[in-house]
Amino acid sequence: MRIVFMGTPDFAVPCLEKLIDTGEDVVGVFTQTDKPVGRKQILTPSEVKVCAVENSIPVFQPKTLRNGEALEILKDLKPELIVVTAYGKILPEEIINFPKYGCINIHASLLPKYRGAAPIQWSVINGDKITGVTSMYMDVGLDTGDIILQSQTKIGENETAGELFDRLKLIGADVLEKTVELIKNDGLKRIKQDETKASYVTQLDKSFSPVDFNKTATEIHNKVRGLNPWPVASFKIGDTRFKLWETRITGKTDKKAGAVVESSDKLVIACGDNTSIELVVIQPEGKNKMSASDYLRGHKIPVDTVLE
RNA sequence: CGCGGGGUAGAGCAGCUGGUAGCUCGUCGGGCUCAUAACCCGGAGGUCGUUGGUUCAAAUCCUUCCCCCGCAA
Repeated sequence: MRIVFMGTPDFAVPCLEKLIDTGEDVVGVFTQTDKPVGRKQILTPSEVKVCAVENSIPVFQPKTLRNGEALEILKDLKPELIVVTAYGKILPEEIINFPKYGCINIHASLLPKYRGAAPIQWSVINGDKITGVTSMYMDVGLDTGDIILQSQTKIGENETAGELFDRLKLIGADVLEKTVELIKNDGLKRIKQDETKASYVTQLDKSFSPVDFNKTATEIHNKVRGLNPWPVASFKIGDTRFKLWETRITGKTDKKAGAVVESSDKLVIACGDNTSIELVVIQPEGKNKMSASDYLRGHKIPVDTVLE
């Protein structure tokens, strides 16, 4: 089948590779424009672009899809199907309706739950036990189209958003493969989304980082996992800021929230509701990330010191 | 040239108003103990990121470059 693929980050790459590996005719790839990255602001192509170039697939990086230019490109490529995975742009109706078999999207949540930008992170932050991937037909709304297939997976107790990402992108690729198969064989059912169960999530940014030790250990642990590897939870000891990479829920304490319970070998902090949490991997400002016990080897933190 | 912190034993740090490198942990050996991840004694392990310079003498002052990281984007 002639397919145009639209995607940008790492998450979308397995889907593109799957299409290529299963012998589909990927006639073009749309991806976001190269972005400056890191301290040196080096102009970097998206992961999807890198993959497309390696496979000698034509790459298109229009700034907008709404000035007719993108449609002209598509008229030229004549795709029968457009596959969208984490592209980062909303497709206008004229493009959605262009291919014979329409546009399908791979979304990393069990729709209608978590429509929007950061479903994986939010499923972890909210402490969900189960999440999954959905394939659906696109319509003009934000992740509101008819569902084609879903695949579920359990979220580990200590799993980070990054780890879940890596698993879901492979599941996504499998869901995509099956979905394309169904489309080819004309064997799929469209399932309308239940609007009453719909929820939306926003993109994360660094303003989410600070940890509130008045929350319970579980809430904090979920947040730490959900913000790893980005934007990463944070806290302060005095004037020193730390990133908080990994935690473990420990037990109970009488100390007030934010107080150091133990700092000899492990670093345990009191949280809300008399719970406590162990800070396992931390990163002082200007330093590499390290285990809390390594940090304690060179820095004494008295018990009862209060973190914020 | 966006702002800033840093590169010292396997790890985390101190030393940085110049004079043959120290702490905690780990590691090795020995001891104590019913026993120990506890305690005691002892040992090994570092050309102090790189280049050049100042000096009788530099981890410590100045210089070149490399690398890591935080903020901002």
